[in-house]
Amino acid sequence: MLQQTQVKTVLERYYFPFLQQFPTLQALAHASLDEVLKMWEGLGYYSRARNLHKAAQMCRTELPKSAKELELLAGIGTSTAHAIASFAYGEALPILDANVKRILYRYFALKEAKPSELWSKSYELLDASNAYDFNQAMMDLGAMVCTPKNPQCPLCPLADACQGVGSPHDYPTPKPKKQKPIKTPYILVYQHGEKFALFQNHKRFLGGLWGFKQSDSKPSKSKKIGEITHHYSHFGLKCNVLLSSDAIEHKHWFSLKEIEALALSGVDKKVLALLVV
DNA sequence: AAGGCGTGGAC
DNA sequence: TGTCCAAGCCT
Repeated sequence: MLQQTQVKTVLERYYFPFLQQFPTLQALAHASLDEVLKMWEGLGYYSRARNLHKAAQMCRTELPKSAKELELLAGIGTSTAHAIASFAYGEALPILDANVKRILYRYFALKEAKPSELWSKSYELLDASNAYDFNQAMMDLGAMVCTPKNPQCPLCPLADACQGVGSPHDYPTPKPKKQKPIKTPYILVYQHGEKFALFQNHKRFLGGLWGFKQSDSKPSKSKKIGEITHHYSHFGLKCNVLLSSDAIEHKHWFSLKEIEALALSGVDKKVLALLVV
């Protein structure tokens, strides 16, 4: 859950409800993907949920206890494997999250660096006699002192040895930001009496989540009921929402009450809000 | 090996 | 208001 997501968000809204619903690895493994995604709804990066579900099934009974084996599980890369191994099982391995990366870039005055170089520096700094505290301290330092904006160099315990002290914003060299494309499909809400047609995504994008139909072409008979704007990580959405009573051939129709049980993306949540008003 | 992959906090 | 960015991983 914490991959690319702030601790505050996870702790306040997702961690405890998820553990209550799936108290054990077995419970998670035996749950349906729909159930897992429902508990993940709104957290984003849903491949994490799909991978976590898969990882639970790969584990069978028990979580592996070495970083080497942990890394074989779906959705667990080097940093997460090292985090689990150092925090839970006492292995002397460094992590490489956004906080640590930022510290390394500044501490070693790196304009740019490949992941392998950052890992090398990370091992170089690691206090192997206490990896738990070291890793925790690095993340805390990055979160509280060596921050992206307004870093507090005068307060930093590493200031003496840091090669980037005083000019932290020089490291790394910022990458040119390319602007996100804006897509403008129509969102089509098919209504049949009290029921609505929803579709489950079968590709990687929002995979497994349910949502209303999107189409690049406008159906002849439909009524505009609103507009939706949304910003994903790699593109924007700006679309008209159309209500249609066309008798389409479709297997999955749901009442508003039944839709509550489905996992929907942020966009489809916004569409749903238009229907409830 | 860049780019895909969500959402909301913080400013 | 827009912009940056977060306990990264996968392809």
